[in-house]
Amino acid sequence: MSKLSALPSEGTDFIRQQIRADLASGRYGDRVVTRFPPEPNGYLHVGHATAICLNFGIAEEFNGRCHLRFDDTNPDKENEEFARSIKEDVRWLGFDWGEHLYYASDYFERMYDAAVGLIERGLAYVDSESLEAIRKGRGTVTEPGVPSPYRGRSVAENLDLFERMRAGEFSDGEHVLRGKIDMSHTNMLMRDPVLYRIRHARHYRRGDEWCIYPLYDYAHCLEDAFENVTHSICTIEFENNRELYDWVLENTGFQEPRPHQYEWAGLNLENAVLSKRSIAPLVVAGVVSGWDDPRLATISAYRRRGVPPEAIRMFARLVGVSRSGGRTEADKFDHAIREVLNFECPRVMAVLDPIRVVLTNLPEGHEESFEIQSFPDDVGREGFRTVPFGREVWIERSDFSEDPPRGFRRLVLGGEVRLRGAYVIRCEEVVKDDKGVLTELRCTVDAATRGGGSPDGRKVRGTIQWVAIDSALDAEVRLFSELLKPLDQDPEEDKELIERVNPDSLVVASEAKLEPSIGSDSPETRYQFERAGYFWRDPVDGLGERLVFNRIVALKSTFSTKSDRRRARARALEEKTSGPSVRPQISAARQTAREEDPRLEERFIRYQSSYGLSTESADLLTGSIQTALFFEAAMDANDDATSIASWMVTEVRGLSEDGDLSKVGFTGEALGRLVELVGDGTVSRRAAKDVLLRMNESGGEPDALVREMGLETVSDTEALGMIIEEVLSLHPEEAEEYREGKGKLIGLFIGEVMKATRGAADPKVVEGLLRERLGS
RNA sequence: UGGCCCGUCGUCUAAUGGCAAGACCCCGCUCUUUGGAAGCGGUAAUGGUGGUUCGAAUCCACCCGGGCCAACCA
Repeated sequence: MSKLSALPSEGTDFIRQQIRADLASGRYGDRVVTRFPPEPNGYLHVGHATAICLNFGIAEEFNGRCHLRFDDTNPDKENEEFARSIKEDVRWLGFDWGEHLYYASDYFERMYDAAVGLIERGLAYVDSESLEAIRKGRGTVTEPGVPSPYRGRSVAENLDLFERMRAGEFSDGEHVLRGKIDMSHTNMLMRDPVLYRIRHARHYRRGDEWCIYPLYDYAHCLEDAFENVTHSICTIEFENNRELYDWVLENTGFQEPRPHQYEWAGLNLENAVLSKRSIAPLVVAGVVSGWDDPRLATISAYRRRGVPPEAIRMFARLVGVSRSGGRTEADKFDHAIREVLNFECPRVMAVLDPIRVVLTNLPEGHEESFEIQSFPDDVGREGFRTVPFGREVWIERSDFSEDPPRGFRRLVLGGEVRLRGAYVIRCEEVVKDDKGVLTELRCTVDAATRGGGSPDGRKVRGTIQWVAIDSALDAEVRLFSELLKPLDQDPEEDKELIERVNPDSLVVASEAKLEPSIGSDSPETRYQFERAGYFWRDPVDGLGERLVFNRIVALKSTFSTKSDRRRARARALEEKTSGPSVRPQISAARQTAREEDPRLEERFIRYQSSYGLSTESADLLTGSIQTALFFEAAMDANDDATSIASWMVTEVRGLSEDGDLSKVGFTGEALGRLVELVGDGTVSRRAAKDVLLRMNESGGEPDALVREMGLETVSDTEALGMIIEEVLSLHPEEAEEYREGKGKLIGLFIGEVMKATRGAADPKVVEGLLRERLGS
């Protein structure tokens, strides 16, 4: 299990970094509260599983808690059975919500009250337009919406209507409650979102108590707030919803510290069929046996197939967390399963597609048995089982070849192979029926090799599994592989899922033979069938008298699948996109701003002609009047226009979120002075950036700050020389590599010296001294 | 087409202005009574162009590519 320690150290992803920062700043005290909020309208799948691992995993790591909350706000789709199976799945994955099981439907009263509050503050209104009219009024992504004619209703009227909506006076669709925000907002979700709709439907938990139901954007954030959630983690497609999330909380009285939403990309697993929409038709068509068909990517399918929950947790860790979406290869999941199972599973022998072997030099009725290790030495676990042997054994049909391909290491006519743990045998004769089909192999055992050894030291090229015929158990073994064939290259051909079904995704070996030792094991034992893969008994069809085994995952092979593995390389190699090289251009938005404001246009021209700024810099500084005025204020303190412009462009503009520099923590004059200090060598540019950040956070004058922070440039060769010696003595190997030509390492040394002086050293002087010292 | 987000080996992630790292996949070798496991080695990346800087994957700009948003779903 050395691989586990090689996993990326936990806690480096951006969400955990955020939590760490919040813990450090004391934003929520020491509280960390996450939640997993499924809607009980379907079964959980791998994507959910990774989300569960994230949320519950964070709670464990940070000593916080994770709530399981059913987001059951839509009576049309939800039911108790889904809620039950979700709880089962979360528990099976190994997580525990303790007492923190919640239902959104328990909050309906509080949500209603909060909506009344919104109406009272003029932030919500009852709209009586038709669904169609509301849709139309919302506009499009490029055109603003138009206000509803009911937008101006009085608070009293809204209150009355909303109350009557709840009382059931209206039928479905007659009215809705809408937030009053901004019908021309660039974020479509902010164009007066619908908060409540009328739905006369029976809710699986609340019955007929309610006939109005809140919508996601209104309900979800309140659920988080009611439960004092700190970090509300969802997937990237909810990113646009964050603005509304914040709006609702801020306007329903939830002040900081309140919940905040963070989005991650979620899992996209190659070839996984998981959405309810995709699975349903497959079930109807009989392509899969149900929601738990082992070829599916639902949690219940994995459970049935035999995938251990630890493997799913390990997979989640392997995949990691980021904001950039992608598609994870199925190989990675298989790897995680094997990693867990290799350690867990006792080895056993099974023959899936048997062919009879008669050992002609053993007497009729020969009986013998072997004690065989259940684990290979490298797994390091104890265990033996007794395996009977006899004159006739089954071996795998594919372990014999009359026409062996190159590199074939199994049995051939006239060749030897080792029966695992038993004897080395030699194939003397091949028996076929009248159709030419192989029916039997006649072989001889080498009595000197009992136990499988070769006392004479000869190399036996292969070892194969076997099962003695007299004591073999009959079984059905189900072999699963990708449910879907790879997507066609031609994107025009948008095939139905059902047309992509791989006819070989389920192969049934109905004549399989197993060694008898498994008869005494618990039916939930997972095994490695040697050389074949990992298996366990199918919990639905295989727990009775009849033995039915599922292959959980095949063993990795570096031989038989050689040609299959080409698919890895054959995968669509999308061309890396690289646009034509283009000179930086003037942005349309700033261009427009200048066209509308002559003060900006005038400056755009003047900055170039009088100050000699590049067109790009002049453009960036004249997008808004605040920016231009800030720049000019800096120029009052220091007339080095080019330097100030570059500081403005690369450092200062980013300091304010919305580009309004009046919100920055220092004045233009202060910037000008700081740039002057850099210009005259008082402070290095590197150190000046720290000063700038400090000024932004807590104000102050540049001169004083430079002194206070001890950042006056150090260019004294003697002082720097000592630091350099120290750095070099700490990095002797790197110094050697540098002398041998790895010139890049100069950056490391300079960086270390800069760090040692907190940025005060003059990097040019340092570089000169270093090169001199290292002889280059 | 407007807004927001995202571009690092084939794939998933690190590097938070200072040696582009790990895992999966793939290739080779060692070892092997599993063509498994393990071990050793290898191939392989910062979308492009400019700018700022002693130094840029990282900061700035533009371009290119991808995603999300116009349900009374979540």
